[in-house]
Amino acid sequence: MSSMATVILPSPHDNMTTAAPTGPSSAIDLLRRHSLTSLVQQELERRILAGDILPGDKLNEADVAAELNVSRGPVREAFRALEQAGLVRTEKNRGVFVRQVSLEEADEIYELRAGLDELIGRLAAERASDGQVAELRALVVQMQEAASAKDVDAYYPLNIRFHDRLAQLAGNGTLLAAYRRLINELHLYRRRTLALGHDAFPKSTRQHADIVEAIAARDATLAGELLYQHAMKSRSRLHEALEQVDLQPPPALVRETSKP
Amino acid sequence: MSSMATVILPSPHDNMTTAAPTGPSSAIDLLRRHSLTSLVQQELERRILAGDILPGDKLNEADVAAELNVSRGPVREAFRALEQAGLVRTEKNRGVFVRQVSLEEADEIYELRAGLDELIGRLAAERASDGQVAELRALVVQMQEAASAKDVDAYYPLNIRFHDRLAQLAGNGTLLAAYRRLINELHLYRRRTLALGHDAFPKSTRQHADIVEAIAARDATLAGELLYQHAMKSRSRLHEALEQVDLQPPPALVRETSKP
DNA sequence: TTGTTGCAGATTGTTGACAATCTACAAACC
DNA sequence: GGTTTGTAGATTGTCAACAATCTGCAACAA
Repeated sequence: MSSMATVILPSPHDNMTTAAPTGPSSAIDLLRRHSLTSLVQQELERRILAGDILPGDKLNEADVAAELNVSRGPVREAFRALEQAGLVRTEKNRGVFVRQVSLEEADEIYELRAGLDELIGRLAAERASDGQVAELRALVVQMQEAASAKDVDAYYPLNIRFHDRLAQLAGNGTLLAAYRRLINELHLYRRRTLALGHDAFPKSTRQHADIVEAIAARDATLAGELLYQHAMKSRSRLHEALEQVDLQPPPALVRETSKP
Repeated sequence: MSSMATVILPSPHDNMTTAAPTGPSSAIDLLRRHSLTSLVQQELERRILAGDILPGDKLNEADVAAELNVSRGPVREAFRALEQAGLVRTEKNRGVFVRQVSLEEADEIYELRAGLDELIGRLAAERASDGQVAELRALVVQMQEAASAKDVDAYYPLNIRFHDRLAQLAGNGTLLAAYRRLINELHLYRRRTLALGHDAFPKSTRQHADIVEAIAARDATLAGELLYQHAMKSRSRLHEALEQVDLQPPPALVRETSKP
């Protein structure tokens, strides 16, 4: 867990001082809402999604506790929440491992995500304001610029932002939470493929623009259909990328993992 | 928490003896997979979904631990998992409460569920075998008999079974898990309305038969549309039921709850 | 009578200790 | 040389104790 040696979780007192700009009631609120458990959970989730901890990696509770300067209890509690959130997997008496999402599972996730994306498109077409549509258009322009410049590091965050914003504009918090959960889970799969190269860079961002225009036109059926197809295309591209690298074992995945 | 005084969680040793029918490897398997934490979680989840513990009820960790004959640690861990599963809500320093799903949240859940139901219908039409379609037909017949007999206690479990089976036949485990989570959450809302009477009994089960026939005909679009409409009708019926009782406070909900 | 303060008890959050289990390695045996 | 057994150390699961926080009630002041 050498990757855990470089980041230190702020203590609750640190949070109190840095949260002060908006007044004492915010600091009180923060302390009211955050236990060590929730802070540990947030930090571990951040690291997992950032790729600082990789799928298959073992999370040693004593090490985590020592590094974050808490006792093992809150770490264990955080593990249970992360497990229920689908980010880690517990093997009794052996430890907790960052969850590995298999190809079959990723298939399912993509399929479900496409279904959610369809609903998102339909609802966003009905509910997004004109200002919000303009916001989407601006994001598409940024993505086009990043794609033209072949700027991978800029493109992917923009893509994530675009889709998350869309999900927000559907105006259904439960849908947004479900969608985000799927995206998090896909990170556990995509991290493996991204480590293998940048084969999934899109040829064009025309689809994004078409989606936004369907929403602007309040055409719910078209918006939903376009988003569904868009999500299914993402899935196909990942399959193709995996087929190309299946013939050589990935050298980056030799860390300690649980048995398959 | 008087409702918790009547049921005792079997100890791990008890499970070992009752799990013996299929041989020692099942007992070993069970011990390998179950910690006190997971057993406590399962038991609490069972009680919540069964309505033995009601939305808004406070779960006292010392009481739970005493009744289930474990220490507070595993109970706390189970609470964290249940919280992440959306079944309880934690207020720091005040305790854990069974989650109450508001009308607004229920609206969202129903809307999302309708979207999932549509996807389920489409996938089931593509993937269900002829034998599985026959199984659905049999369930519909049973539901029709219960409806004719006005047998509420028989009808609702059949209805739940029918829809869960449909979700299974979609052939996507991630979709099934997401669907079940929504159903569990709706229990937190429906328990309140069911306590107010049986106003939501369906007038007819013709919709279920139509859905199954669309699946039998492999008409994915129709099956999806019928299931979507079916789910949206469920939502409308619950709204109507709530409007009828809004004028009188429910006498059953005077137990200790958290402040709103 | 109303509002404020103090305090006891209950409860939650965290910690450290102990027991149980697993893993890796060395020694013994075939 | 290959297999089995035993053991030490690491790690996980649970428990009990302590500290912190909250709640309800009584006493006091205005």
